[in-house]
Parts: sequence; C-alpha cells; structure tokens
Amino acid sequence: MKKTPPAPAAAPRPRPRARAEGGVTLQDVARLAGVSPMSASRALNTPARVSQDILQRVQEAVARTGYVRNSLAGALASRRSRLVAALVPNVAGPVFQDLIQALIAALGSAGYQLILAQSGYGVLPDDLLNAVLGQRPDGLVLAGVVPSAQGRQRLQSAGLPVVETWDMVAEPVDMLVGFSHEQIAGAVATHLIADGRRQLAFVGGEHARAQRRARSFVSAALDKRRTARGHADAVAVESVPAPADVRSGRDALARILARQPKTDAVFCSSDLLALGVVTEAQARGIRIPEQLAVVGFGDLSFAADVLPALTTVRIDSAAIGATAARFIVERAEGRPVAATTVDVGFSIVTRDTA
Amino acid sequence: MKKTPPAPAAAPRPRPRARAEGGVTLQDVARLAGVSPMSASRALNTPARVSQDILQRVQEAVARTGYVRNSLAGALASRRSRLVAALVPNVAGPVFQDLIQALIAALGSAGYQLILAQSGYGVLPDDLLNAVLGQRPDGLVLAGVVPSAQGRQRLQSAGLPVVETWDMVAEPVDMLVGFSHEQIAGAVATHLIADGRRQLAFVGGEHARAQRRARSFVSAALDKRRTARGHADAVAVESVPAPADVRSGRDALARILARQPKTDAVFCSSDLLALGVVTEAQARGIRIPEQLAVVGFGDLSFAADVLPALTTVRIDSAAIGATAARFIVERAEGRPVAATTVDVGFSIVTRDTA
DNA sequence: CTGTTAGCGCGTTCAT
DNA sequence: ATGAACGCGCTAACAG
Repeated sequence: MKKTPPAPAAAPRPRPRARAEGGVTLQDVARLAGVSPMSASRALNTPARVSQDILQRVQEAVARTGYVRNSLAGALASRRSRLVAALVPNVAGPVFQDLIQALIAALGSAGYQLILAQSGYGVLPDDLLNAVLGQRPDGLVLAGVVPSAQGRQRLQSAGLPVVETWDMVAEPVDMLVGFSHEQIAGAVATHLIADGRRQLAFVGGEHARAQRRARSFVSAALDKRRTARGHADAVAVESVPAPADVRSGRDALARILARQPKTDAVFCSSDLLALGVVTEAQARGIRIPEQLAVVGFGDLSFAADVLPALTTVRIDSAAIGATAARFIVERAEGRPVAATTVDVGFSIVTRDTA
Repeated sequence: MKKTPPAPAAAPRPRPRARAEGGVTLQDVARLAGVSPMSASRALNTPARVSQDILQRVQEAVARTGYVRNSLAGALASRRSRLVAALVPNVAGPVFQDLIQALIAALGSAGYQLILAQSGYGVLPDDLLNAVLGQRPDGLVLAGVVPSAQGRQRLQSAGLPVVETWDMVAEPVDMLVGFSHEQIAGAVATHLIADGRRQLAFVGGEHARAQRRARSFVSAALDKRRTARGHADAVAVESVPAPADVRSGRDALARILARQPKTDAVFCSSDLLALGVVTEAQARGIRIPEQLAVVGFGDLSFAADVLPALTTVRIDSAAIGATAARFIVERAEGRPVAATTVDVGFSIVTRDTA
C-alpha cells in the first residue's frame, strides 16, 4: 500500500536542533554587517578581494560579536584542515624537541597547527594512524622513517603529503628530510681510529634504528680498507632501554668495561648517554680523553658546557623541522616541491672528550 | 521587475562539486554493507546498539574499503571535536616534557588527540588563542596560569573546560592542577638556612612567574620569624634569558660571585641551571656542598646521575598531566568533576649538592 | 566585486 | 534495533 503523502502543513518535521549557547556564526556576523555570508567569509579569508567598505563593516561586526572562526566547518567545506600531524616515537626525550619546536614555529606562521602524536619505536600502530588521519591533516611529518612496507603502503594510499625525517632511505614514502646514520657512523669511526683508538664501543637504544646505527659503526670501524690510519681491533655494542638517559649511559659503560676492559673509545647515540659514560668514567677515575674517548649525538644544549665538554655529532634539527614544514605547506597549497629528498648532513663537533 | 522563474529543466544548476579522489565515506561503507548510513555510524561508534549481523557486515565493509573516519564532519555534527589543545610557553625546554607526554598518553587512551601550541611566556597572544579555539577543542590545558584579567575573561567566555597547571592561584579560570611556588621557595629557604647557609642566591628566568618565585624566596629567606634556626643575611637574585640552560647557569654563578663573593647557597629554577652552577663551581675549584650548596628544580632524569648528584625539587608532572587530562575528559563527556583545584605538592630530593 | 545555491560527511532527532 | 530527514558552519562554484 502506498503511503499517503502527508499534507505540507501536517508534515512532522523534526524540531530543529537547538543552537549552541554562545556560538556566534559567520552568518551572525554577516547579518550584523549587512552583507552576505560569502562576503563575510571573503573579508576574513581573502580580504584583498572585497571592497574597503565591506571589509571594514565585517571587521567591526567580528569585533562586536567576538566571533571565532569554526575551522572544523571550514575544513569540511574546503577540504583543507590547516592541520599537520607529527608522529614522534617519544615525546619526552630531548632528541626531537628542537624538531617539534621548529615545526610548530614554521607551521604556525603559515597558519597551520600541529597535532602531536606519540608513535613508539616499533611498527606504527594502525589505530593511531587512523585516529590521526581521521582529523584529515593536510600533511604528516614523521620523526623517523616508516620501516614496514605495509605502513608505507597505507601512508601512500592516504594521499597526503608525508615527510619522513631523521634518516635517509632509498625509497621514502613521499618526501624526506634527514641525514645518513651510516655516514655518521663512518665519520665517527674514522675520527676515533685516526685518534689512535682501537678498542671501540657503541651504546644505543634497543629499537631497530639504533641497531642499524650500531651495525654501521661496527662495520665501518672494522673495515680494513677504510682508512690509512688503520682499523679497530674490536667493537663492543651495548643496548640500553628507552628512554636513553644518563643512568643508562653509566650502566652501559660498566657493562662495556666488564666485557672489554681495554675499551678506549665509546660512541653514544645520544648526548645524555654520553654524559652518563663520562660521569661513570669519572666515578671510576678513568681519565677522559686520555684513557677513554667519548662521542655523543645531538649536540644538546648542555654538551658544550659540561666538564669535560662533550665531543658530539651535531644535527640541525631546526632546519629539518623548518624544511619539513615548508614542504608540507607548499604541497598543501598546491605548489610543487622542488627537491623531494634533502640530506641536511651533520658535523662532528670536537670538544674535550675525543 | 520580477524575475521569471526559470523552467525546471532549464535551471542552470551548478555542477556538483567533484568528489574527493580516494575519499571513502561512511555512505559508501553503508551501501556496501547494505544498511543505512545511520546504522553504519552506530556500528562504529556504539557497537553495542546494533545487531551482530549489522556490526559484522559494517566491519567487513570498512575493511574492504579502507574507510577512515572523517572526524571533522563528525565533530561538526556532534559539536564535539575530541581534540584538546595544550598551550605551553616553550616546547623545547625540558620542563614541560613529562607534562606533555602524560597528556598525550592519557588523552590518547580516552580517544582524544592533542593540539600543541607554543604560547611564549608573556601575555597570551590573541590570535594564537583564536587559532586554537577555532579548532573547537573540547578542552584547553595551559602550562601555567593566565596572568591577565583580560585573558581570563576571554577564556571563560569561550565556554570550554580549561585546566591551568604548574602553579596555584586564588582564582583560576576554571580548573587548576598545580603546586605552590611560594611553598617551594619557603621550603627550600628553610632547608638551606637549617643547613647553616646565610648568603643565599636565586637564579631564574626573566619572565613574570620566575620573578614571583624569586620574590617568594627572598622574603622567605630573610623573614626573621620563619625558622628557629635563623634567617639569611643576604639573598642575591640573578635572571637569565630563556631558554634556561647549563650555560646560563654557569654565567649566573659567575655574576653572583662577583656581586656577593661569600654566597654559600644557590636555588635554581631549573635543574639545567643547577647543573651549570655546579659545573662553574667545579671549574673554579669551589667545593660542593661544603663551600656552596645548590638546589635545582624539576628532578630531571639526569639529576640523580651526575656528579655530584643534584639536590632538587621534585614535581610529579606526570600526575599533573594525567589529572588534567582526566578533568578535561570528564567535563567533555558531561560528567561533573569533583575537585576543581588540586595541589599535587612537591618534595625536596636531598642528594649531594645540598 | 558581490550574492546565490548547494553540499562537504557526519550525527542528532524523531519515527517506526 | 533500524531508518529518514535535517542541519552542524562554512566555502566552492557559478552568475551577475
């Protein structure tokens, strides 16, 4: 049986949703200014494209009403959220701070905001990624690279600008701003060997990236053809649990000396670890750098100012952050990005410990 | 003249907007599952309220299509963004890291995400606040309190849950999870005076909050009725520019000794500064703690493991973050929050430097 | 330069 | 337990 179409007057239309309490909308502003909502929108977003008159009236109405833009609605309509998500293994560590800081600064001045999520060191959890992508960010910055082929696949099919950082890989998901851990390991090994060190050690985290660094360091140090000055006789590797801190560094040196008593140089994957190694050496009366050379990583703010001053590998994380932000913004605004892979390099800052 | 209504067939209707390329919507999922969009929505958000059959079909369709929720649209419709914004004076400093970490963790497990913005130490910039509020966060967490009455006003009229942290004030904007810098200053002063110190010094940042701490410390230390053990003879105050780091601490001690050569105790507003003071003292052959006592702030991860181990004020920032997150979430879900102000207290961790 | 129309993708509200 | 209709607040696309 066909349903009788209800008479218009009798139509049981659902009661309109209650308006938000204090919510001033762009319509309210437009009404007060005596213009169309669209003109109000333009006055706020592309002021160059409206007349002085309208611009002024809208601005006045905004001031009077205390209007605050609803970016959610704008994002839905324009398909651009002006949000960028950063996925960082560990927010608390000092390592990625400058990166985050640079990201926030560069994005902020371009009108974008940062969603910060913590990914852990292992495989990127699927539900975290979903939660992040659900916000429809205009771009994704990863502190690190995506290890699994599956994760790469997912990110690529997400169809948004992605910048991996903090590493160099042959096949990035999309864009890449980083440096080569292998090169660094090689350079540090060469530096130490040239200094006459033969019993080397490496201290780093337990996660995959740190393990890769360890391997690079070992093979560079033992490589008989690497340098004219010779090569290492032995390289001990110690892993420490995250977060890498001073305590871990102290413990690691203790273990290294137990296993390889004549160790004369240690390369640490973080300045905090290096400070720990130095401290433990001091506690044991080991002279630095005479008996033991120590090289850190990161050139954290304290590295230059502790005693002895830390020799370390310096990375320009601020440049990484700024470049990553620029890449994301360029792509989000539809402009092409010239270089899709950037190696920001590194430098060894020679101070007192090596 | 009245406009002729165009014949329906001739109506020049604008071409519908192009659909997003890869955008799978909930409708697509529903269609594939053979249910209404509404049922698909329920299957994802309140699975308890749909039949097993529908639930399964929807889940299958989601898996097949690779559907990713559009939280923007959801937020617009439901008026709940599941976003929480954190405003931090300085992202790069180590001070607020544990707080941010705890926030991300607690919010994440409740299904919320974090927008991180950097506010600087001064007055909260109006356009930053607008940008943040434009995302319609379900709550705001401030690292610090709002100094200006005007800022308080704005936040209150924004009508969202606000948690201030890291301080205690008489009239918070809304909720407050912090500790009393005055109490800490008093406790440290008492501690040092009881230890026989009489020529005190304070090292802190240049911003208003640090200045308040300095004043509290000075008045507590000089207060003749404060402790049975006596009171300080003099208190020097040194300000350092942000960010407070080891270098600043070293320089500050140098200036203090120039002005007040017999200084026998220094209270630093950050462990990094304290490490700098200790380092500079060592460089000058000043024995710690015999000639100079040093107290830091924060109990950062290295404090216990450097030599000498830092005596410091410990704050449970993880608890602050977790509590703040809980408050926001409770309020966002419409549940009342029992206590609106929480003092998490502090403790003085006595190690080797005082 | 300005206004009109339509719809972004979802959840609320009501009805069944 | 399920579905239909509507609109959250804004901007793209077009017409003038």
